[in-house]
Amino acid sequence: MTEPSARPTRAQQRRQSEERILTAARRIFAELGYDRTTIRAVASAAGVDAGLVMHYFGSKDLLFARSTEVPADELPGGTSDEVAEALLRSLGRRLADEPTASLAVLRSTLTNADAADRYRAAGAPQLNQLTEAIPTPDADLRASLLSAIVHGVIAERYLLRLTNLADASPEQIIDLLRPCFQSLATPPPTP
Amino acid sequence: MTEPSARPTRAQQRRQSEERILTAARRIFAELGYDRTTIRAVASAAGVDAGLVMHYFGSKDLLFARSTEVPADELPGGTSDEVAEALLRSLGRRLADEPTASLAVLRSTLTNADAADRYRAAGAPQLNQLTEAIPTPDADLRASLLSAIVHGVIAERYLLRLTNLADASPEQIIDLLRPCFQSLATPPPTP
DNA sequence: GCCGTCGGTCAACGGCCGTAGAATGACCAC
DNA sequence: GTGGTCATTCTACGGCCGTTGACCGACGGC
Repeated sequence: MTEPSARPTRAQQRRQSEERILTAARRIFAELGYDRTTIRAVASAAGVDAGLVMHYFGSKDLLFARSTEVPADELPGGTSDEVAEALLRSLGRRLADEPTASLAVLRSTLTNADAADRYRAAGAPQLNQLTEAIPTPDADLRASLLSAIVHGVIAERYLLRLTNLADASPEQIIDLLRPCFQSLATPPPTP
Repeated sequence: MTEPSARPTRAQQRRQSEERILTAARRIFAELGYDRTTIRAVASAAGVDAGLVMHYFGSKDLLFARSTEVPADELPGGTSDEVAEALLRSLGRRLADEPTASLAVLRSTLTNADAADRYRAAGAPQLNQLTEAIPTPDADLRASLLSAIVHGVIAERYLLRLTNLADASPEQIIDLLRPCFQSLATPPPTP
């Protein structure tokens, strides 16, 4: 009698609603940024009442925090060349999918101080890994520049929508960027 | 008798007030972005009433547009190497001064569609110049990537405030970026 | 010297937003 | 079956914001 799709249990229903709200929130935060996004709009997009969003997530800030939790993209260690290549692949991946979640973070990071803090914290491990793989005294600066390039390309493609960048294929982009990344990741040839 | 600083004429006073408002607006837009900036805050920072801001600029949008008018940084033509070097110098300059105006644009570009349009339009000539100097079929994409890197570095330094990047000297940054820029600006060596 | 012009202020309105809290009604443990 | 739990909604409040229009008072052309 208990058909699998018969009627969801209460817990299931709650999880379902939370998920719908989070999905809607991610989309709208990504489109509009933190400030222009309203709880009412998120609730309406999720087909629920604004009060429910408050009930589940406590506040707009907390909803935003939950919406923009990003599982850090693991970067395997290795030589500087390998890490550069891994970073390129990671960029390629982020250019290939529709980066809704990533966009919400990026867009809001630039207007919301808390978001910036969380983003910095979330990116720190990856940045450290990068730093450790680069065998120069200025490794930390080099790693930061690599990170800046990655973010710059993503921002320019999806936020500014520079047409050349928005239309190019991920492969083309990472191929052009490869020498760039290598020059930053590997020490200058000292003959 | 007409001491130069005796009493400003009416036109002078108006220009002075407009300038104070614009200066305050640029600073606050840069700090807070478009949405979080209120006309009242700008007016208060400029020592005038909010109504006056409306009176002079018509609306918040128009005030923003006037605040973020940026004289395009002229990029001299030349060989791809020369243009790459010129772009590096331009970046160095933007890293050296406190880039209030530039920041207001950048920060707001990422949340305000109109600002993005204007920014794209304002950057187009520079981008074209860059494209024409690069002697490859994919020159436009290369130029866009260069632009993305410039913006990425500025954003990461001033918006995200990645400490490594925020503390580094402009010279150090552009030295590290030089091979990067060259690899994008010049065609791959085809032996 | 008079009066229109104009820089500047003030108070107010309508709207939207985040948030709180009461109300409702279906589910589930006992 | 009964009572409580819980998902969900409804209504409302207080605040801030962009914008308006009336108002004031000093300047400057005539």
